Amino acid sequence: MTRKKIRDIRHEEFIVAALEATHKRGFHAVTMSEIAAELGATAASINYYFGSKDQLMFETMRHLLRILGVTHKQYLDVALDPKDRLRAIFDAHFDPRFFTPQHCSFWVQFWSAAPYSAHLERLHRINQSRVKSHFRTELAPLVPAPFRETMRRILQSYLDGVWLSVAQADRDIAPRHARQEARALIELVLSAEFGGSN
Amino acid sequence: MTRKKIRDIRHEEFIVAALEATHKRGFHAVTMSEIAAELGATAASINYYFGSKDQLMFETMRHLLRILGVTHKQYLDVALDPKDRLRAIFDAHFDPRFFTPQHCSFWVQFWSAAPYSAHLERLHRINQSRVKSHFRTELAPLVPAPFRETMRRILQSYLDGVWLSVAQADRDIAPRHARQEARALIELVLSAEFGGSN
DNA sequence: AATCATTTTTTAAATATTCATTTAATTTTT
DNA sequence: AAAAATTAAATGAATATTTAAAAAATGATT
Repeated sequence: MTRKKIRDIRHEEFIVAALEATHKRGFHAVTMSEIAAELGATAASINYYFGSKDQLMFETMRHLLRILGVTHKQYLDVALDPKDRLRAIFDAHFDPRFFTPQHCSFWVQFWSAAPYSAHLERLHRINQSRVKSHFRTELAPLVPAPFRETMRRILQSYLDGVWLSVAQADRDIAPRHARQEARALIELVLSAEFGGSN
Repeated sequence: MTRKKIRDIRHEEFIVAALEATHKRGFHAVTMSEIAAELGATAASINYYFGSKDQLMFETMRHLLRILGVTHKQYLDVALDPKDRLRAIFDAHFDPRFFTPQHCSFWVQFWSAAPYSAHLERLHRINQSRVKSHFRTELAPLVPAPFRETMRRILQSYLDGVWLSVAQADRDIAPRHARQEARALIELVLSAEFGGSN
């Protein structure tokens, strides 16, 4: 019975619209009017709710970060052991909701824009650290310390690289397939000669 | 004694200037004047030589693609066997000339811009195919067919992911270290249970 | 239910800024 | 003198943001 305030409704609507319009036209090229047009609204109303275009893009990105974090946590909660939790990181990133050209391309554009905006960069750093620390935690019991950072970087670079490739793919790629390949990589990493509980 | 024509000199200069200015300000944000200012020149001269800003950015990207291709070929020519040639792909991408925040960030911005420009997209596709086919060729004698594409995608995603991380790093990352880690991954991939000549 | 005042939401139009590009003239090179 | 290279200034288009007014929702009072 939570009667949503109109302010919250609009917030959500405009964020979805920003995602959609940005995917069509690109992070920088997209105009306020184009975003508003997705809803049959007008550019001025974006400023009414968000203050500026930059703010809207920032909030949109923050939204993506948040749902990624939540999703990750959900997968993590049902994972039983470290290896399972390692898989959970990939499963979250490759969740059908995120594993679309639309989301991934927004993400790539975020990567490309972040170094030039203090606000975006901060978001980016926060997320990056979050993922990094999860990887470290899960790898700790599985990979001896001397190899651990190398393995983490391999996994994390791979993770980003896959999103990159999805952003550039014309057709959709099956999340299931991506998850499967991620598992193959995890197996490889854990079966290296330094051994592991396998 | 090759007296270079002034046209070619300017071409090169402006491309270098575009790389530098773009790194400072971002692919879309950078202005003609800022690029020209790198050389103490004026925006109008860019149009005199390139016709438009888009053309300049296109030529700049084409330049990067070309030297990457040439470098790759050089490494390839001294490689002795398939595994060595696999390493050569990484060695080329991780050559000190490319493995800098400056180059990698231009690259990331290229990735992000390509889907919205027919010309850039074409460049991107060409390069992507080139790298893909090299990977396939070198993996063919090393990995059985059923696993080959998975392994190729793992390596190629990793390759892109590493560049991405360099683009976002504040400090320089040692090419030597990156190459070393790439070799570790190659070893992993080739030592998978399907076996290989090791 | 109906009215009216108040607040919230929305918009159309005005503003102002920022550039890429063009043009016409100037400087430099050949 | 002719051609090539360069520039300063003009042009014009795009677009984020502001402003002031209109429309819609809200809610208290009959």
